[in-house]
Amino acid sequence: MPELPDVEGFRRVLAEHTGEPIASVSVLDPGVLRGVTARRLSTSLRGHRFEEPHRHGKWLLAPAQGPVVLLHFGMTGSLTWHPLDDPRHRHDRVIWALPDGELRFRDMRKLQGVHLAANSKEADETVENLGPDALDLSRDDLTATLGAHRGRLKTTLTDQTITAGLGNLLADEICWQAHLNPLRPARDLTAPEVTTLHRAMHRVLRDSLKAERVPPRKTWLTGARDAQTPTCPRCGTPLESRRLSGRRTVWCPTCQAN
DNA sequence: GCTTTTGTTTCGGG
DNA sequence: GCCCGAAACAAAAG
Repeated sequence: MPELPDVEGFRRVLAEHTGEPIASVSVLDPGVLRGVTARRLSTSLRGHRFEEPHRHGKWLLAPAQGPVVLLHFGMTGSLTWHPLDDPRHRHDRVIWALPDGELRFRDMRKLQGVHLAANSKEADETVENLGPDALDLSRDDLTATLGAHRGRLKTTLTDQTITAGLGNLLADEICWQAHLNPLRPARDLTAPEVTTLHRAMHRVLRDSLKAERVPPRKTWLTGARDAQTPTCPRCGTPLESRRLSGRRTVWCPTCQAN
């Protein structure tokens, strides 16, 4: 699930548990470790306290008095808080035990995982290829960014090096709310269309942040796309669907003719 | 067996 | 260099 709003939710979980010493780090499945051994993860963090966490796009950066934990949740990851005696889930991969409970990185598919940077400079290097966070993207940024790319609108929106945080569901939802066809060349959008797109992006992000997910509302594309016979919540037209670079892309051929 | 899945990276082709 | 699709990573559901 994790796109920008989901990761923001995980950031809030972590933010509620800063300041307490890390009693232990348990790596239940080293298959999620990226560029760090279980031993180094543990020795670097034990006794340290998590500080205010930061999110950039789909990355969660958790400084811990020097070292920085970087989490990427792939398609199935999560970070949740549990009482110390909570039974383990089969997909719990790494557990940070604090005095009054534990933080768990749970991830079925292990497509991404847990990184450790020695300091904030090294952490920044890990995410330096990302574009600006989608929440920080001004309309002028968006105009410049779209104008510079010949590719399709949706592909451009989901390219993390262009802007960070938008995934498959968000991109489709934003295009739908903006009445724009996701297959259009990005650079062909007119100025008013970019304005509409920018407004739709912020509206979708704001509502999704509240829900800590892209809410599957009946009035949204996201709430309609998984029906057996999906129809547009606005006009009732059967939704169009195809694969775009391996991602399922859904749009309304009537509302999003252009 | 097969296909599908809300992410990212790499590779080959145009 | 840009853009695209396919494959790979991995696990589960239908």
